[in-house]
Amino acid sequence: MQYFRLHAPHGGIRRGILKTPHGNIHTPFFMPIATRGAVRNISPDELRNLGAEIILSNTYHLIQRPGLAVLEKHGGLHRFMRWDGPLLTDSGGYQVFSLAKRRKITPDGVTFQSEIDGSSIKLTPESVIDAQLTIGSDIIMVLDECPPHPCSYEYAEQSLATTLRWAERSKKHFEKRMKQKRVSPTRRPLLFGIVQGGVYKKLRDQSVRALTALDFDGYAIGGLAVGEPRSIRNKVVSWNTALLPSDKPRYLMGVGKPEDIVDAVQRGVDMFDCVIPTREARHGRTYVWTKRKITSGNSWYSIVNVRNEKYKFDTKPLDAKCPCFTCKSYSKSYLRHLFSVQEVLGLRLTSDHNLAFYLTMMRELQRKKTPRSTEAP
RNA sequence: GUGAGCGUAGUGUAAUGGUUUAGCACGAGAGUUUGUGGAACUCUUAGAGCGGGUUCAAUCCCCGUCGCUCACC
Repeated sequence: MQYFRLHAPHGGIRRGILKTPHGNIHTPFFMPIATRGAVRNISPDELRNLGAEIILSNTYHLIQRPGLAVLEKHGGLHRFMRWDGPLLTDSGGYQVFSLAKRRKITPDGVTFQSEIDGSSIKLTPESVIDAQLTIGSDIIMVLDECPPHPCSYEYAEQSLATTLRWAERSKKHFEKRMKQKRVSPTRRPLLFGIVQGGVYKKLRDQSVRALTALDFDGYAIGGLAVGEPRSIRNKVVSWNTALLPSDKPRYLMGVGKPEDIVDAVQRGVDMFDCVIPTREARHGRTYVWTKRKITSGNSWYSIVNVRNEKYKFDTKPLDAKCPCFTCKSYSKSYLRHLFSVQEVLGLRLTSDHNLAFYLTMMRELQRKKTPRSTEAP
């Protein structure tokens, strides 16, 4: 079964279709984040209207609440949250990095102390595969360790060794489960490996080679967007995409700002997720087009902070040309008011707009010629 | 009307006859946010009701005035 069909790419952009049990997705694409089974402030209906083709959720969070038993009772997260499109779940590997204060990494897996009730939770490569199968994920991520930046060569090397052992166990366990459950090719979720190796070319290359030997359905580029400079990130992405098989999707985890995504798309990345559009929306920061087309760097858009006093009497929408619900109906003055009185409608309206911006950007990238990058590959 | 008390940033408060640049909290204004952070943090802003007196020196002590609160009538 071929899951990914790559059209003739033009420029550096890989236009293609990724097939999943819950539908097809056009690349390059962006996944709104629904960590705990909901995109914050946005309903699945609204997501569909915005044109989102896939969303991302998180195994680590779902295991704790509502718990796998509840999800099993509902027949999976799709039916629980009423989203019937493709769904990718992160394994919890990133929480090893982001919640580093309360974790313990052993060769077998990772033990966390729950921030909810203090109980300890153990994740192993096998357990997170099983959890994601219970969740009903369309794209399953392996457990990985995401080292911080900066990190020494020695640490990155050791961390990578752990991640690669886990990847092998993940693949083996996944195949075993598919065989046991006799999953048909059209119902079979995709399994993605995650490239690590810090900012060291030797380790990154080694990581790609080891993962491709295991033959995953797609490959994520992990360990980036953790505070490294943009130039280093672009360099690492280029190393990885140069070596990854072209007939499999590539996913740059956690990236990023609009210009970061453009940079990565030009370097042959197909998939993205990031908290920026929804998180910043909750703090009043909205993204608006200033040019008709995507050009270099960040010169083609600007950020409008609706909390700013200068919008107090501004009766115009965020972006008169934006097709989103918010821009069709509401002024910046009203949005500012909603934020100043802390009405939750404000969070919803700016989240809706920012997702519209990101999804429009991806559609532009899908059909436009390669925008000029500000930086050489 | 009589008596008592109180007047310090937008709001609520603290200390003090002089090394105190009148402190704190909230608010307001601006910023940071990359496999979630409705959070957190950084920076900025803004104050002695008014008039007079005592004193080397008054936000502080005294008098008047204005305003507010409470009690009594």
